[in-house]
Amino acid sequence: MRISARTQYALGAMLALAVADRPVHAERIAVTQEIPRRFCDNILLQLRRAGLIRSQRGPDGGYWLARPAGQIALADVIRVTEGAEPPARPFSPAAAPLAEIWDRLRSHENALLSEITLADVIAAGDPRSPADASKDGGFRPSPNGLLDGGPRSTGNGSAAVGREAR
Amino acid sequence: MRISARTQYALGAMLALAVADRPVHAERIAVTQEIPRRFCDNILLQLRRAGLIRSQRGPDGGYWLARPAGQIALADVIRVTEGAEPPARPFSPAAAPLAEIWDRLRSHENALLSEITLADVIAAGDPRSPADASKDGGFRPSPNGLLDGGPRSTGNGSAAVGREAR
DNA sequence: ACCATTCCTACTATACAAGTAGGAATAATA
DNA sequence: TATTATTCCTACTTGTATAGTAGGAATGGT
Repeated sequence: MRISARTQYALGAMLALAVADRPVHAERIAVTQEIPRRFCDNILLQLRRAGLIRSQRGPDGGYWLARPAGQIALADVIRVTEGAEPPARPFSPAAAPLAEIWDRLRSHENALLSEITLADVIAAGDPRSPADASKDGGFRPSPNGLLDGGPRSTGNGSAAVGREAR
Repeated sequence: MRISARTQYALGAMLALAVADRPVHAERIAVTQEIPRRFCDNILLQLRRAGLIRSQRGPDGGYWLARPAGQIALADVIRVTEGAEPPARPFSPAAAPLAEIWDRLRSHENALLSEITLADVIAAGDPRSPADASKDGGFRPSPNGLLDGGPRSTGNGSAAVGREAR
């Protein structure tokens, strides 16, 4: 499970947008998430091109989520920043059964990251409210019980300002 | 789940040793596993230093497993070739809950790779015998059923020639 | 003595990750 | 319309890890 700095930053930025109730400047994201300023620009641009966030230029511009936080899975973000993985090198006959093992690991990882949404992560970090996270299949912090199955939570992530932009 | 060429090669080499019933030359391993010759040397050396295999120099020398194939988990091999992972970069407050998710992914991955032994992989690839793999918690190929729990298989991996070497 | 093999250190080449630079486009405001 | 704050875009630099190579020393069988 490789997590690049870029991906870590992108997730932080998305979470920052998810908790805000109005457009946020790149500057602010960079500071609060401790992302190098220009690199932050760079990442936000990539996220916008992928359709995960929207933006507005000029003074009073900023970024916001394209969809409610409850409808954006961690996997959605990670896929963008990590890009497509290079084709696996061919297996020798003796090592062929390993292919299936790698597949299973990838599947599990993918299933988990596709279940957990930005809203789930925020709920897990919020001192109040995490009690009812079990109801919607959300992610609960320490007292174990991750991914007990259940449908993806669909709550609006608090960041849905009515505003039209590209 | 990153798998470097080095790790893939190392696993192939270990499997090649696991199916052999006597010492195998680096040359032979390189050919059958399609590993660049000198690189193969390099990797075998690392595996020996880690105590996973033993060796003998000179004509009629070669390499063999230090322990039965049923007592060498994939994780044992991977740990050697991948080395220790670099310390994770600090999390911003908003992204803190992610730490636990990464932990769980790593744990699951580790648990799985620690359960599956070289002998299990060989059994999975072998046309005959994979039927009874379920008894010893082993890894079964396609007809699903991975990691049903159960203790690590302990069968001798067919490669235990009595021979003393460093 | 000869030869095949393992053993060891160090080196190179390439790719990718992380981050930077310079400025163009856009939009609010005065 | 000028100013200014912001996003937008391409391209560059730099560091680090991966993949693989080179040259030869040590060992052991015949």
